[in-house]
Amino acid sequence: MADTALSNRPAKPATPRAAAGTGAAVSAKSLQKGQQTKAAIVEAALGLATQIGLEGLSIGALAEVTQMSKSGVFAHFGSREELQISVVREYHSRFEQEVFYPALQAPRGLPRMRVLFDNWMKRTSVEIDSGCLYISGAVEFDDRPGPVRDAIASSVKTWLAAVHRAITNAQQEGHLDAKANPEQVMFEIHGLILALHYEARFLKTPGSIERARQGFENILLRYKA
Amino acid sequence: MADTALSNRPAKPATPRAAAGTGAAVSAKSLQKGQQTKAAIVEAALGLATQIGLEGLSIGALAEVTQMSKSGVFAHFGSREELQISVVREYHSRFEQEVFYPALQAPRGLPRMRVLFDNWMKRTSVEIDSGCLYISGAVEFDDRPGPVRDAIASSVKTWLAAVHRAITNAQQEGHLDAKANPEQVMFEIHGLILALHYEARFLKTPGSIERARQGFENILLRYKA
DNA sequence: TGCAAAATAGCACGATCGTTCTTTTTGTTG
DNA sequence: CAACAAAAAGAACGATCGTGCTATTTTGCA
Repeated sequence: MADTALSNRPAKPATPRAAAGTGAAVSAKSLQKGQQTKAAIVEAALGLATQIGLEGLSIGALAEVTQMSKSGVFAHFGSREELQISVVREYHSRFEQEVFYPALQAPRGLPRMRVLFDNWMKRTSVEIDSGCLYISGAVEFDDRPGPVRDAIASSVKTWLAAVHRAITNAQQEGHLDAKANPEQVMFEIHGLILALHYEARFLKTPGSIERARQGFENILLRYKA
Repeated sequence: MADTALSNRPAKPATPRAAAGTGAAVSAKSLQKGQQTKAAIVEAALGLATQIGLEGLSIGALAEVTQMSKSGVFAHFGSREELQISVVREYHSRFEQEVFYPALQAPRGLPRMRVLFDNWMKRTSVEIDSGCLYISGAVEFDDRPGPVRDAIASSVKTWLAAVHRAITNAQQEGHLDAKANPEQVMFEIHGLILALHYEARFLKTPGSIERARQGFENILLRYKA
């Protein structure tokens, strides 16, 4: 996987109508009405799902929020499962935009790794209020096979692979001990994020953010070249 | 809180019939029929709840598993919420028995801290298959106030307080750096457990257990006196 | 052994769920 | 403007949920 590619989402096929006929590419702005409202539904669904979970997401509640009829909402997805997958994809896309891409501006190696963790933490801080789909989704689908589980797992793995690359890059640049096990480093970093989420969101322990930051510094100290 | 007391559960009032009349203490073995089946129901409910979550736990499914009628099950609790709380209490009690009490045999300080973590990890390893109520419960109830959330949070806090005591004890015994922040140590240890659960149960990453163990050793190394 | 009480079953209720089918409204294009 | 397709609404379905009521069975004790 290229260093700059986090996304694992296949390119969406062009809308049927745009693909046929004119041959002119559809302007990004002139979305069909349907696509527009579908996007609005997914946006609302994402808001609901992060708060009450993908399982708690119901079409009835979603219809109420979007001021539409149940069947109007339903028609855009064909099944609840497809709706859930759309939500996961949207979450993945935002995570990418917010956490991953900005970090590419930083120089390879330790600096980029720092920015990556910093963005991750910032996002997690926001999610202390809103909830994190990668965490709630993992719990809800950890022994429920199917396409929704696959979508979540694939997104998370893609992201963790990006973190892994950042670590090995830091080793190659001589910023981190080359003998360190990248999986071990990643595991410990992941733990900090999970502990931050758990203690801040559920237990409401004050100072959790500072503790995660300190934990990250401790890890760097230990694995410094 | 005494060093040897983990439980925060108030003593259960004696059964009405036993309390009245005879004055003779009820033998622990001769439970009323009702208490007996209630215990069996809670046991089955615990099994269901750890797998599909406290929210997914339904009285209908529980009745099917226990070969009882819905109303027969229901009557023992009076509400679904009360059933959920009973499950949380049962989980707390088992956690206590399995993780906390055995560790008291080890000498105060670092040795006891090691056993504590080791037992915790062993339990988490088992829960890679069965699920952990403290983790799934946190996700399900993180922004849903009420008695169920309170029961979970109180149990978790009690346990984390026990870990905290073990850390400060290790400092007092001169096994750990007295200048270390116990909350910071606990946070990092908690993260290891959460990462173990996430990566092993959801992502099925091999070697997670060894990584958690290694992470613990790294923490000890850093904070050693 | 009989009797009160406890335990369990049976049944029905309103609500909500995802989904299907049909109809109406809206938007686009020739 | 007319014709057609897309989008949205409406209504109904079977299923499951928690819970309340009323029988019936089982239990424990005098």
